[in-house]
Amino acid sequence: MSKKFYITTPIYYPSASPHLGHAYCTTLCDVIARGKRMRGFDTYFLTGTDEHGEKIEDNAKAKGITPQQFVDGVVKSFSSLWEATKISNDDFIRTTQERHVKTVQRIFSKMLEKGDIYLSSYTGWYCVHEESYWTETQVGPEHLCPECGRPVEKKDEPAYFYACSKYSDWLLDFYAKNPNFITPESRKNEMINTFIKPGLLDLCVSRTSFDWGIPVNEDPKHVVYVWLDALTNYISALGYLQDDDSKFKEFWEDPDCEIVHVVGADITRFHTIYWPMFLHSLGLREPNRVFVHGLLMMKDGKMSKSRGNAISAYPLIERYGVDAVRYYLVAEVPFGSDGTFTPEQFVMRVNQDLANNIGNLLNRTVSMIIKYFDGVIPEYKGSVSPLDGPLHDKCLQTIKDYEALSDELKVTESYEKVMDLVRAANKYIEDSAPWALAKDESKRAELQSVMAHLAEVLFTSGKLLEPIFVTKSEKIFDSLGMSQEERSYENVGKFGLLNGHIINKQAPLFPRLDEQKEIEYIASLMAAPKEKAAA
RNA sequence: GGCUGUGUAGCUCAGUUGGUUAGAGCAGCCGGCUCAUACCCGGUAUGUCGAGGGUUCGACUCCCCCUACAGCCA
Repeated sequence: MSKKFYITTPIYYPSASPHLGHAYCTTLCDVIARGKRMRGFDTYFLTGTDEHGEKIEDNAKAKGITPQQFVDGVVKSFSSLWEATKISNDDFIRTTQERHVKTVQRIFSKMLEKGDIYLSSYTGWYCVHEESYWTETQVGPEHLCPECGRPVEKKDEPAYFYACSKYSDWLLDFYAKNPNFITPESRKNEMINTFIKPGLLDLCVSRTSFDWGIPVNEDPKHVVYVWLDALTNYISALGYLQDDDSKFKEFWEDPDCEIVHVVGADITRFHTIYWPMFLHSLGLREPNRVFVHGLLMMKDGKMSKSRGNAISAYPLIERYGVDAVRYYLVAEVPFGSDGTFTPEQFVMRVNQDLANNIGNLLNRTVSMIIKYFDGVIPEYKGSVSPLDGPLHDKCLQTIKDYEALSDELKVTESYEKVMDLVRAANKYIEDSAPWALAKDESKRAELQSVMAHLAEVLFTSGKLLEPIFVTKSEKIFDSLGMSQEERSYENVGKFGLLNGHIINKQAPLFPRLDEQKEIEYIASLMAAPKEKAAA
């Protein structure tokens, strides 16, 4: 029986079209999912959109269309971005889908019945102009709307609440028993110190002040308010409380399935406090891990449409290819911390890691095999020269490290290991100096061994990089003359696999970029939206 | 204001439980090679390890205080 793995992205709020920041998070998840799948894990990868709420209702009204029409439009821009970035999600959940609506309503009923949800009233500072509530701290001592600056008034409306307080001890105990539940750990301290220790407030889970939401069956003037709706996507997509819940049985109920939610810092609280509680209420298992990823920032701060500093993924993909963009996202920002997008770093990454390192290794190896052995990869005969053994060992060690780091979700580090191997191979060429061996007929066996080793390392590197290189890894395997069956992950590290293969010379894997020119080009992409915003 | 975290070479960062000359990548400089996408390889400089105090035979690593920055505060 193969091991199971379920990974989710946050469900995105389609109030505006997505940018490179959205692509960052989803791409990282995709790389993890593809990596697990490649290694034989029974993997399920979910992404989706969170389509309810007042803001969507307002945006639709402003455009003179229905909320459903509005989200249908924006969601298309998300799914086409996922197509362009080659996201391999197994499903796409939309909270407006019938399957999700039903599950949420049934969950609400269950919790109501159990007494975990109760009717009370929501009190807050209400701004009539913005039609929204603010908290005491948000309105400040002057009691002014933080959005429009108008005076707010204290108002209440009937609302259902989820009784968090009764589970806060359970939650602390859960954290203690599952020390890796929240990554990075500093986020856990934040949650404990700011919310749990001072006493958890019950969570408002319904509203009557707007309509664009899932109606509460028992009390239809209420719609389910944000988190009970949104978080549920992770199980509604699997069929929880639906006719066909086979996926749910497979990827949620099976205790051997590892479940990982990747989230942004802004929604940590909901995923690490309320979500485990909701599940506990329903008598369901909790996820293994909530991974809080960092942000891809711009020089002037957070990337966002409204700030006018967001950069689109499309022109980058079109000009540099999807592999380069994916590689940049994985390599540049260590998964879990923030990073800054700059044209200089983008071009540098592509040139150094892709063109000079792996691309050039392939190119020079292919050329030498053609030149010295008429394009046939020589037979692998173990360690012929003293330089061979260390490269062979490094290759095997890299596979081990790669797998271990991947399983810890140290994505950036795991691929850095592969790049280290590629660097080692380049050094190995330098040290063994095949051009010198070629001039000495008595060194023929050594020369053969060098080529055999390089070919094997190229296959292994290409394979390990395949979750990122959705098109280029195939090119590497093509160059090595490999059949489809030979490209399986099981062959990674199996020296001798490529004996006698016929090499195919191809165009450079990643063309080297003209630094100045490309930096200027990318900078022009970054400037464009700002001008638009100013106009 | 409260809580948490960070501050190490020009840049991005590693530094396990305190222990010999503080590391990597990139940029810089010098040199080598030619199979290769002017690539690749080797060598090399620079650091009061944010400031100050303390514990210790010995602290980047522990304690105190100060400072700058960041995150969170429903």
